[in-house]
Parts: sequence; structure tokens; C-alpha cells
Amino acid sequence: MKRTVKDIEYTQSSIDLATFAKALGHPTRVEILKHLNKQSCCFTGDLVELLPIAQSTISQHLKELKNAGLIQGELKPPKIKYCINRKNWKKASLLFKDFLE
Amino acid sequence: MKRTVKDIEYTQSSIDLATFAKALGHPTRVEILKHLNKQSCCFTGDLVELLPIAQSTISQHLKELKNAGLIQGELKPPKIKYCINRKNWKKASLLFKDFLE
DNA sequence: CATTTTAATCGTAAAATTACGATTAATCTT
DNA sequence: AAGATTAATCGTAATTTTACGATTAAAATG
Repeated sequence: MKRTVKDIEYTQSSIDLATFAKALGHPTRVEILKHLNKQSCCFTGDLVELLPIAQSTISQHLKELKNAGLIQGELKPPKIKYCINRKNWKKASLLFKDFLE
Repeated sequence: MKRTVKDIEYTQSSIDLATFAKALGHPTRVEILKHLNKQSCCFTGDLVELLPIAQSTISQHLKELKNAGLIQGELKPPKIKYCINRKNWKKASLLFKDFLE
């Protein structure tokens, strides 16, 4: 890899769309978001029960969704409650809608 | 990596959504699709001029978009005309719309 | 028929992604 | 205070992605 994405000029909307899309680009993360969207919020533990993958892997996926801005975590010791980030969800919704017409 | 996606049961819509999303998960591919969608079709060469990356890399991205079903190629020797696959574009549009509300 | 044009494919390298188990940190319970 | 619970982080390995230049195949042009 000789060049990084940062060297190239893309429109901000292309970058934003690609970032959201990348986060949605794995079925596990889609399932997480589906579950989260259905009941608005849930704990990591709920997802560990729901999905047949390791707890650490789910944490990793949650981190990616968080980094993309699609979810946010709220401390409810000793648990962590994850919720859809409605502001960015809406932003993504509009971006995809506009892009796909 | 001890487990592959294939071992896990996902809903078909999650897989379809993730597949489309993954294809949209790179700004270069988003730019390609934007350009393609604007004028409906174009040749590989147009994209090579448009984007500051190697021809082989663009071919690779086109292949991915084709594999995801978002575009299709038509032989216009010695060129190849790429167009949005409207059927699947519509499918993606509905999937994302439904998913993001 | 030789040359040029077009775009895919090959070979390769660097980086990112995905997965796991083990460990850790924080908080709650006894 | 000791132990249990929860979920992030660490370390690691396999795989995939992204990028490049070089080569190849197919068709058009001279």
C-alpha cells in the first residue's frame, strides 16, 4: 500500500457515507443494530447471549459502531447500556436516502 | 480467526444489507458510484482520469462493485461500459431505507 | 500483420479486519 | 475485605483489503 485514503481528496459526503457503510458492512454489526434499534437500548451481555461469538469480539464490533457514531454507551455499573445514536442514525438515513435516491 | 461468517446464522436481509454496505464502505467506490449514477454509465478510462489512483486499483474496485451487484459491465470493444445495476440499486435502496427507517 | 488502446488479471506488499482466549478494571454482593 | 460480575483491552493469528506496477488478452487502427 503506497497511498492512503488521506492523500486523496474526496467529498465529505463520500467519506461520511463510506464510514457509515463500512460500519454496516458486517452481518454481526447489522444484527447488533437491528436488535438495538428494536428495543432502542441493550447491554453488552444481551448481545453476548444473542450472538454465537466471543464476548471480546462483540466488544470489538461495538467499538467500531461507536467509532462510526452509530451507537453510544452509557454507564450503568457494572453494566454498560448501548443505545442507537439517533442524531447520527438520522444523518446516515438521509445520506443513504440521498445517495440511493 | 477460528470461525467464519458462514458458520453463523444471520437473516438473509442482514447478509444482503451487509454485502451492499461493505461495497459502499470505501470512498473510492462511493465516488465511482456517484459518477456512474450521475451519468448512468461510463467507461473505466473515465474513472481512471477522474480518480488519482492506479488503473489496476480502479479495476479492483469495479470488480467489487460488480460482485456486490451494484454495477454491471457491458462490452463496447475495446472499452467496457459500466452502468448502475438499477434492479439491485433499488433493492439496496429499499433495504437501507427499511433498516434506517 | 504490426501497433496501439483498453481494461482485466497477476504478483506482491502493507495494512486493516475479524476472531479467539486471557487478562484487567470497575463495580456490586456477600 | 473477598469474591463475583460485567465488559473493555491486550496479545495473537488468520484472512481480507487496498494499493501498486507489470503483464496479458482482446479488439481497433494503421
